[in-house]
Amino acid sequence: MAKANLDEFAYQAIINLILENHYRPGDFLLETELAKSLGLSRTPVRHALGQLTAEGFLDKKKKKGCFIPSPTPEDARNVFYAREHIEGLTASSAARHASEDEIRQLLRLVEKEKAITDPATRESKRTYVSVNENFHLNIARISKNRYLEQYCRHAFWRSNTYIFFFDKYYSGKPEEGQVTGPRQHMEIIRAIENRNEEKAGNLMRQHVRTTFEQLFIKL
Amino acid sequence: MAKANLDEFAYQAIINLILENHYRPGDFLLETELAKSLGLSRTPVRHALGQLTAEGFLDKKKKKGCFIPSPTPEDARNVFYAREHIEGLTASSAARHASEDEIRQLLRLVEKEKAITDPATRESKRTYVSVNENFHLNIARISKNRYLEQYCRHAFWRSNTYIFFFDKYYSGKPEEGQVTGPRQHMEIIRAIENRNEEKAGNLMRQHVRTTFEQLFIKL
DNA sequence: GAATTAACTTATGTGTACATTAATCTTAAA
DNA sequence: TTTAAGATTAATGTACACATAAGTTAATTC
Repeated sequence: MAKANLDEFAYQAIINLILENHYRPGDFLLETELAKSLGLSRTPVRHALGQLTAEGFLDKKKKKGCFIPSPTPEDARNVFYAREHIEGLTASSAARHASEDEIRQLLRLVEKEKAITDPATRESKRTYVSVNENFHLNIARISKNRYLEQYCRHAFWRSNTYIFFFDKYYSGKPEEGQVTGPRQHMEIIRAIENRNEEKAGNLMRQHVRTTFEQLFIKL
Repeated sequence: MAKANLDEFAYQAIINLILENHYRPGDFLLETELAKSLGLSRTPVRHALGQLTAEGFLDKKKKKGCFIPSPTPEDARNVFYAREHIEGLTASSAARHASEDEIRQLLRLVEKEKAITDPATRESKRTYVSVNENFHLNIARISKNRYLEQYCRHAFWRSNTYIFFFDKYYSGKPEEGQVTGPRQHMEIIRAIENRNEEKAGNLMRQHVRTTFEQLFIKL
């Protein structure tokens, strides 16, 4: 990872640590420790932690530090509820604003997804996660509404911490999402292509709800 | 203003400066300058600016600083579109979760609003703005969904910069909002009281749209 | 031995000096 | 006069030292 801006570097590094499940809920992220392990001073680390807290990825106790918020079923329902409806809006807006080229980009993503043959390997998991992120955040971008995009990005990442937390990543079992995902993704793109705002919104809402339900069969 | 946490102090102070129209679009908020005028070092100011930028209230140019984003009609449409739909969701959720006590609180707010006799005075403007903020953010809180609340708070404040920007604050003319506001507010509370989620959502969406339209008759 | 208080430890909070770089101004050549 | 290279400036970027307070351990009292 490049170190052009130490602030950004620290931000990305910390986000990665979080998403890689390096911390447990309630763990404090110590400025000093992170600074040492990332090879920088406390200043940029502190800045990055501030950002992450402002964005709601971390909680904070005054004079004590930033810590990983504890996941609860209720909180999960709240994120996914918010995400479901906001992504519904981004999909509708995307149907209104998408250019030919942007639609082609989306299609290319789903092609990549379909190309996965053995869904159980670590590599294909990684591809799936990356494609999925790009799919959702691209649609948010295509909505051409920076506010919806911002909220969507936030809800997406936040909900992803749950996905990683409960994921059978290490169990080797393929996720349902990897089977239903590409089909639903494709349907959404078709609706966007047809400029069917309502359908795009509905399909997206349903898609997010599916993700949530597959995840929380376990609860 | 108390100075328990210099970070928070700086944050609030800067937000106030922005909302009081102290800057023009495109203006840079200089760390050094703010630090001097607020009587603190650059550190907390820098932190606060970072937060505000992370939250999307300010834009940033690397190695150049944070600046007030330029308001455009399109951007205004985007904020209000986002706000309309997100507040629709908070209102629905509020109808599902509001306690008796929380509803009483909302009613008290509208009472204050109705008690304004001469809407043209500066004092009553201030009251109106404060009550309005409390009304919307309280409903967001009552939704009991921290994500919706966060996004709602953001969209609300961001849209408020437009309200302040285009406001006839200094023209002395009373706003339409001060006439239609209390009535619409009351209708929303009634829907919440009756646990009518759909109606609460619809009324809120309509209310926000009204605000937008009254504001942008001028465009 | 339990409970309260005092000292200590460790992490964040804050200020400040210095480094770096984007933008501007100056100067010299065409 | 125009243009381009170089110097200047004024801001952010970064590191670090010291202040402060939360949490913990040790000591003292009953």
